[in-house]
Amino acid sequence: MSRSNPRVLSTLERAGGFASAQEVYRLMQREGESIGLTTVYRSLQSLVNDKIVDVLRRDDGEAIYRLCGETHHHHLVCKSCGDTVEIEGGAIEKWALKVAQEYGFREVGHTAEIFGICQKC
Amino acid sequence: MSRSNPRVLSTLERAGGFASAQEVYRLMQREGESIGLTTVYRSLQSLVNDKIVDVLRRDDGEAIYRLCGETHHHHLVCKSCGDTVEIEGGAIEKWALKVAQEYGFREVGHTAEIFGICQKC
DNA sequence: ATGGAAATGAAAATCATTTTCATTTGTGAT
DNA sequence: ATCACAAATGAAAATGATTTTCATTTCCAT
Repeated sequence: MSRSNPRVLSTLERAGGFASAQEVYRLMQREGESIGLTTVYRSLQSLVNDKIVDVLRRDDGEAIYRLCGETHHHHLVCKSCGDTVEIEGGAIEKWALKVAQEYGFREVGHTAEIFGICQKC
Repeated sequence: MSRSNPRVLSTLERAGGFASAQEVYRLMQREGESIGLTTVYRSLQSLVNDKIVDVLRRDDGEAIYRLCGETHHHHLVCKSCGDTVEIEGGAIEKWALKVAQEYGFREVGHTAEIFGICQKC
């Protein structure tokens, strides 16, 4: 497979830690970096696999990436401006585990997002 | 503009109230209905506008539609065989509302899925 | 230096979705 | 019934993100 190109990660950081693959690519071009779109996609995927980066979806379906910390957290996302708040998910962790065990599931994971419209919008 | 083709809505209902535009289209074809993909898309959009139908996104970015007003539930999905169990989500509903209110968000919604490997696999 | 593995990127392929536009259908007035 | 016109339809083309292919380049270990 392929490892992540470090310039992709650093660009994503500089972008405020929140950008689509296309945006990262355009950003790098504008800054004179020579890189192919394919490599940007591959690097982001690899970062996601390594859990260094998180993926979300915009309303139009475009994937957006951002750095994630080591702690497993959840997001509260504004549907209108895309603003994101990291939130505590302790309650969810427990709920997910409990439900999964009830049904005899192993290797349990979960996703949870809350979305709405923030005060500013 | 355009009004929704009633056969689209009835197909979405029959699909278990959860399907992508492409799936609705294929379903209708398989059942011998004569309709164009374009019309399926237009009808679903119009149903969304009229708040008769809800849109979500699959992980791959494909939009999925479901009747709204249905009880809001969550899924426990097997990563290996794809088997799905509907689960109670009362705890999550409350959590989502509470957190969103803390940050002053309005028009709050949420998604939550639990996944793992089921007993059979 | 040399061979092979990994990384790269240009171009083509995919796939969902949207747009265009010509045709058909439905409806109301005459 | 006929005419006129608005709404609905769908085939095909356009769009845009993402993935795949594949030939080339870069890296490393020997």
